[in-house]
Amino acid sequence: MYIWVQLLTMQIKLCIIRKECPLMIWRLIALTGNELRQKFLEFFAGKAHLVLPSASLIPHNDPSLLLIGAGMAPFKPFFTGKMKPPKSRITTCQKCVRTGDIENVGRTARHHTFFEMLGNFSFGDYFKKEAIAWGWEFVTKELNIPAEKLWVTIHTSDDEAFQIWNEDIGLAPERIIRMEDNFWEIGPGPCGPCSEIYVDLGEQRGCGSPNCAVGCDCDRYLEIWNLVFTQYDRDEAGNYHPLEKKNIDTGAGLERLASVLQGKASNFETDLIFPIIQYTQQIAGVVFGQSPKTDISLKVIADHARSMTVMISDGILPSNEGRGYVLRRILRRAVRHARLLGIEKMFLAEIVDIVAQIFAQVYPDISEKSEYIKKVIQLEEKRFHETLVQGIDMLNEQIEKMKNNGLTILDGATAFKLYDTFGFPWELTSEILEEHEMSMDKEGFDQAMSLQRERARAARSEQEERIELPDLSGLAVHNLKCDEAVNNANIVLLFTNGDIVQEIHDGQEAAVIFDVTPFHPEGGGQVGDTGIISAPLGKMEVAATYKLPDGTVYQKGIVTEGMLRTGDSVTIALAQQRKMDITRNHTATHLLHAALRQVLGSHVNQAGSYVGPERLRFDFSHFAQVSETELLQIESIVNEIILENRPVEILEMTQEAAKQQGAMALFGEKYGEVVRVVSVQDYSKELCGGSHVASTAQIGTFKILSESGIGAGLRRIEAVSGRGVIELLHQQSIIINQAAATLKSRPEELQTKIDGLLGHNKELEHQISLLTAKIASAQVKELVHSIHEVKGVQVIAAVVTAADMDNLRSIADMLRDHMTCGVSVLGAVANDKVNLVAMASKEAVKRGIHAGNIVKQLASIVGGGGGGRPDMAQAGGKEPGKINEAMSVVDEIVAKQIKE
RNA sequence: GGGGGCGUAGCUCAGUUGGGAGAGCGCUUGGUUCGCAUUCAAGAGGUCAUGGGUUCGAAUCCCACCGUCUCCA
Repeated sequence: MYIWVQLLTMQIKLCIIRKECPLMIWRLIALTGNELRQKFLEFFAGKAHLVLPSASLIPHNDPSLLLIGAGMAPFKPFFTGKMKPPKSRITTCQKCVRTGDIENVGRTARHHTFFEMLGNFSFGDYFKKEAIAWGWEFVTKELNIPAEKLWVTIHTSDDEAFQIWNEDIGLAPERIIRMEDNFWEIGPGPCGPCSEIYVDLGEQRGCGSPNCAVGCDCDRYLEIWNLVFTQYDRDEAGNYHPLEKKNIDTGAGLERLASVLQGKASNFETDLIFPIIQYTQQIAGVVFGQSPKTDISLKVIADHARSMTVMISDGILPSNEGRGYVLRRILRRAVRHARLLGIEKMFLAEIVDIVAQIFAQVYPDISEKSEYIKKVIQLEEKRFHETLVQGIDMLNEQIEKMKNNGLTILDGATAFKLYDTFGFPWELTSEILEEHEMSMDKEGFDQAMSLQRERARAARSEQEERIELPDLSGLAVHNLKCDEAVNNANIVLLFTNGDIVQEIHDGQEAAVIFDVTPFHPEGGGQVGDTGIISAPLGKMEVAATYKLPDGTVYQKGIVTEGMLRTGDSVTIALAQQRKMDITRNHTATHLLHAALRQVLGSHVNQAGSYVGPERLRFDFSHFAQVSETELLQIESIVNEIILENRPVEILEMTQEAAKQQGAMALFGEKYGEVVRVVSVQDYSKELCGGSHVASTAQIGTFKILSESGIGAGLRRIEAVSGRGVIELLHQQSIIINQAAATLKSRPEELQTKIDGLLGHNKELEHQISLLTAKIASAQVKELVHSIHEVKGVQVIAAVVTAADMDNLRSIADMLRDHMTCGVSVLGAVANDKVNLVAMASKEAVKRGIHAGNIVKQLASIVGGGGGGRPDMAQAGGKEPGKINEAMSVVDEIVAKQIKE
């Protein structure tokens, strides 16, 4: 209680100092952002909701989403009713990133690229009645916002919601506003009407218009609560089908609620964001609230600092595509606004500490990874600086050109190219042009931009599709088990092309779900198991094994014999050797991961992996090439651990316990209370659901195949273990032995032998070039005698011996040097083709000789074509037999060319 | 997912309708000069990213692919 009072007085003081709106009388407690979040989750936990931690910003198993942008996004499969959630009531505070309105960030009180969404969800459990009642209870009782300040909206058609608000809650009808656009849907999928709670912040915050009411664009009425009643499933054709199990999806923006409770004019001034602004204004030497222009920049930086920090902590790296690009754009915008504030030095990285502090309670991993996050930001800041320098150079070039041509407006296409192709911010283009008293054709620029958008949209609309999965809600998922030891099972379900079937036949591709399965599904980079299923009446070859979002494992394959039926009792033969290879590679991957951190540093984080039977691939964050020595070191550490035969232990424990033990959790780890921890004694500890050997010696041995870069700050190592290494050794020794045999030497002498051969080869080449030069000059000596004059121009036309064009050219060159005003035309036969060269001295060109025209005519005789400059030309032909005929007409052609 | 730019010597890059692969810096050797900075000459170094195609002939034109930068979604 004492704390509340203290907070309250602090709040009042702050208000007085900042000369803000006086504390509204109805606000009895000012909660911090952290307290508000906590209160919300506890409230719904009290209503039997399962509290889950925020999912990673990277969508799990959902390729249609770039980033999580709503509280319900991680639960999409549960909303269709096709998958069972861990509990039918869930509540979360979800990290969200949205960039659709990025241009508005900083200009309004509540646009953000990053925000936290409070939500309570019902999957076929409670519906409108409870959702509305609880929302109202939380807002009015827990937050103590007086009912008379609240307004509510519902969808035009939603009489049910009206009745609940009016009769159950007791809200006056004039406070319940029906709105056409209170309907929530995104493409095909679950959707439905929604109902929102608005708070009236008072007249002084309004626009002053007599028509000002809920829904007005001004700041007076603020939406703080959105209840979505997902009761329909929209199909691709646009038809709405009532859902058998109706759902509730609530969204309440944490920052908004905080701004109301803390009596702030905007979300930016709440304790969730304001510390960043305070820090930045200090660095920039400006004061918040002094000018709209610097305020915008301060807000943009504060917002973007939060998004980039959280995004990077969730494992996203700046790149030129996908979510990496979203991050890059946010980061670069922040840099630009820092410059607008006059901050020249690299400062964004330092801001991470402030953000980490704000989120220390909820997302402690940000503090843990702060060094890594800073490094990523620094690198990107530097990279951006380079594109800016490059862009400025190009723009200056353009300006120079425009000055020379007396132009003052940079055309839209060029401005757009500067932006589109070279990433130069168009605002900067404008500013620099202004310094030269020039401007930019913004209209043309916008036009080019919308064309670009159009293209992308058109390409996108063609590819959207829904995953073809049957309705599995009838399945008792929790009864299905994975047990690697079994070899008998019963078929629970068969499906093909998204339809559940009772039997599948020879030649058919289908999927099988067992009551218990030894097949390990694809996941965590590990490929799924394969094998053969023998049913009483047929056989099926399993080509792949996958896992549904709820954990159910299914096998996909093709029926090779007879038929399989639901209910069949089958025997299963796993592809054992393959599975063992995968298992070795997987444990080896963990050893590699630990060795990488040991040798390169703790900034190494897994960014993805592939574990197959024949090799393994490990992607990780690191900022430089891994050197040869480092690779050797890593490799020998891994092999050392293998030789020490350390036991590998797999334990299931709570997430808390795993964290306490310091297990490395991968990015985007799934929620859930119980996790699987794989540890190699005293060496490595990771959360992992994959297959592992019992002790390291089973891996046999480990060998790195390659190390390469796969993007900014990302490296990839490919390696083999166990039989893969043996196979590799085998292959290599074959190669080496063959090479040695070919060179008639022993393997250890190969290098000296090759060096000797190369040296010898070089010597020979040298001799050849000497000889050809000799032959050439000998031919030249001979040919000089055949120089004759045509109308005062010296002419040589001859067939010589020359292995290639170069050779032929140098002979012609030498001949030309023997003439003051002359032309040499040479032909040679090489590789069954004719080569022709013509060269003319400067004097001869003056007299009208054109080497190009000479060879053109000659080439047509030998069945080819050619051309060149007046002083030098070459040609080729396919009929060697006619080479002499061609030479015989040279004099004639030359004679025609000479001007009298 | 869709557009655009770039990929040539160790580095930075030039290479004009397809017709002799270049410059600067760096490197090696030799000379010159000096207190040092120098400077001159010679030389080494290239699968013109890769693979196809068109052509008598491709760094150059066309197609595919890889890498990289960038914009849109």
